Amino acid sequence: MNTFNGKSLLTPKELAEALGASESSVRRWVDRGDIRIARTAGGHRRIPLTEAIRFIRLINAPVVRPELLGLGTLPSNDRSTRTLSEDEMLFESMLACDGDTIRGFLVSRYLEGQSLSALFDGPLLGAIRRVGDLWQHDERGLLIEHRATEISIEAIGSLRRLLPPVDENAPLALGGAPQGDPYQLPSMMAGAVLSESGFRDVNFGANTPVELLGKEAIHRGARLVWLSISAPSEPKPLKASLKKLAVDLAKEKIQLILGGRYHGEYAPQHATNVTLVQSMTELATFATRMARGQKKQKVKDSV
Amino acid sequence: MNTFNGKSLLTPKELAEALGASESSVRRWVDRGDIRIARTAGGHRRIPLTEAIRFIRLINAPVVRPELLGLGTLPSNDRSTRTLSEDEMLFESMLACDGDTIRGFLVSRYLEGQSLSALFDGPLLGAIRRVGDLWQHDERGLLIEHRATEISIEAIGSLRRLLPPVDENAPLALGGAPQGDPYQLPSMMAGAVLSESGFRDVNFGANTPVELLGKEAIHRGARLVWLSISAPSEPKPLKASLKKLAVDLAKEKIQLILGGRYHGEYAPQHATNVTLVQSMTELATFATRMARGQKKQKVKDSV
DNA sequence: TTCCAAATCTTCCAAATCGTTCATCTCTGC
DNA sequence: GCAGAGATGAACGATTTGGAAGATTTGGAA
Repeated sequence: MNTFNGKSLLTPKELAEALGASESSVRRWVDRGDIRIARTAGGHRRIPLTEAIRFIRLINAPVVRPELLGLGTLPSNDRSTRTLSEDEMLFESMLACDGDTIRGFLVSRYLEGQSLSALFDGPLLGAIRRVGDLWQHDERGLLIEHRATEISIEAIGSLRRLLPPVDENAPLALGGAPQGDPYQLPSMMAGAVLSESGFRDVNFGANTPVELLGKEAIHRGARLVWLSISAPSEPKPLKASLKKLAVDLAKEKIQLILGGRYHGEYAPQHATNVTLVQSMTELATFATRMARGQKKQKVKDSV
Repeated sequence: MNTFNGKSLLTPKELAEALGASESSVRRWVDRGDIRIARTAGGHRRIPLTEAIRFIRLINAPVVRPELLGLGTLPSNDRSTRTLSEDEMLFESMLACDGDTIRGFLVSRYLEGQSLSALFDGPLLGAIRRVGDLWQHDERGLLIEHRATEISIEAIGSLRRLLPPVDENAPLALGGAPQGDPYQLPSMMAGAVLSESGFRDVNFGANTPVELLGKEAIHRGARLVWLSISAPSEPKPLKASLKKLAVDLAKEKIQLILGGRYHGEYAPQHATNVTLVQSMTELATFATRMARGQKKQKVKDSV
C-alpha cells in the first residue's frame, strides 16, 4: 500500500468524516448525483478519491480532516498492512516536518479508540527514535530531531484537549525529568498518560531538581511521583537523591515511578514504593489500577 | 452532531448561542459578508472556527458561551468588574499552577482583539519574569518557574489554534534559540507571533546549532530567520557564528532577526540584513511589514 | 471453505436550517 | 417628541441534515 497516496477509493463514512458531515448526507449527495461513485458487487458505495476532490472543489467544502483523504493516514479498514507502515508513515512525516499529518494521524487513532499510551509507545516513540538515530549519519538529523520534538509537543497538546476532564478529587501526580536531563518529551507523555489514567497531573518538565520535586509532592499531597530518566548523569548524586526521594515519599505513602532509557541504572533497591516501568503502557496499567484503588479509598473515606 | 471538542465547523445556531445572538442575526451577518462561510451541498451554512474568531475580534463581540466554540471556560468577561490588575492575576495563577485560568485569560483577551505580541509582551512575559525572580528567595520558585513554562507552552498552543490559517504561499520563517540556550518559551512565542504576522513558521526550539539553522533556511528558501538569545554564552564562538550566519543569509537575501535578553551582546555589527528587536511587538511590526512586502513581490512576480 | 464482527445498506423521522417576511427595537437628526 | 434608517429577533412553510432501526454486505479468521 502506498502510504502517501493513500487509497483511491473512499467509503461514505471516510468522506463524511473528512468533511465533518454525516454519513447520511454523503449518501444523499451521492444518490442525488452530486458525487459520481462506483459500487461494489454487493451495492456498497465506493467514492473515487479524484471524484471526492472534484466534489470538494466544486462546492468549495472545507476539509476538516485531510488526513482521512489519504494524504497521511492509512485507510482504517486496511488492518493487515496498517501496523507495518504506521511507523514508516509517521517517520516520513517527521522527516518532512509535517506536523499536521502527525497530529491528524494521532487524533484519528485516538478517536478510533486507541489509548494514548499505545499511541506513544507505538507510532510516536517509534518515529522519534528513528529520527534520533538519524544524526549519526546526517547533520540535518539534529535539526529534524528538534523539529520532531516541537511537533510532538504540539500533538500531545492536541490529544490532551480530547481527553475527558479529570475529576477534581482525582489523586494528584507530580513529575518531570531529573536535573541534567534535557528531554522534555517523555515526561510530557507521562503526564498525558497519567491524566488518561485518572490522575490530575502536574509536569515540571526537563531538568527538574529531584529534591524539590519530592518536597512539592509531599507539600501538595500527591499520591504519585514520576521521573523520566532519558539521559545519562553523574551516577552517584542522582542515585543518592533518588534513594532519598524514595524514602521521603515512602513516609507519606507516595508511589514513585521511574521510567526512561536510563531509569534502571539509578533506581534505588529494596524500596517498596518504587516501581520501574519500561513503557507508557506499563505506566498506564499501573496508574489505572492505582487510581481505581484511590477512588475506592476515597469512597471508603467518605462513608 | 460532531461531539468531540476540537470542532472546527460551526452551524449558525451554535455561533448564535455562543454570542448570545439570534440565528437570524448570524444569518444576516453571513449574508452581508461579514463572516465568510462554506456551504454544505444542500446549502446550509457552515462557519469555520477561525472565521468565527476573526469576526468576534472584528466587532469586539462578547462571547457568552465560549464552551460552544470549544474554548473551554473563560474568566467572566464582565469587563467592568476587573479589579486585580492583569499582571497580578496572571502571576497569582502561575503561583497556583493554574493553567486553565491562564489559558482562559489569554484566549479571552485575544478574542477581545489583543494581538498575540501584546499579550506576550504584557501579561504573559510579565508574569513569567516575576515568577523567574522568585527563586532568588524561595527554592519552590524554581519549580514554579518550570511549571509556568509548561503552562505557557500549552497556552500558546491553544492560542495558535485560533489564528486564521496561513496562506501556503506565505513567506517562510525559521528560528530557535542558539546552542547552549535552554529556554524554549521565547522562541515558541516568536513562532506564534510570526504566524500571526503572515509567515509560515518553523520553530526548532532551544539549543539549536546556529550553523545548521542557516543551512536549513537557505535549503528551504526561507525569507526570515529568528534567533532568541535568552542565556549568556561563550561570547567568542556565538558572536562568530552569528556573524557567519548573517553573511550567509545575506547572500540569499534572508533577513536575520535577533531578540532576547542577551541579543545585543552577540549581534554582528554593520550587517544590513540583521535586525534587533526588544520585544514581541517589535518583532510583529517588522514581520508584518516584511510579509506585506513579500506579498506585493509575489503579486509582481506573477504578473 | 464457513463463520463472525464490523461496516454499510435502505428507509424513515425528528430536529435543524433555509429563505423570506414582518413586527420590534435603537439610534440619529430635526 | 417624532420620523426615518438600520439592526434585531420571531415566525412561516419548504428543504436539508443527522441519526436510528433492521436487513445485507464485507473482510478477515478459524
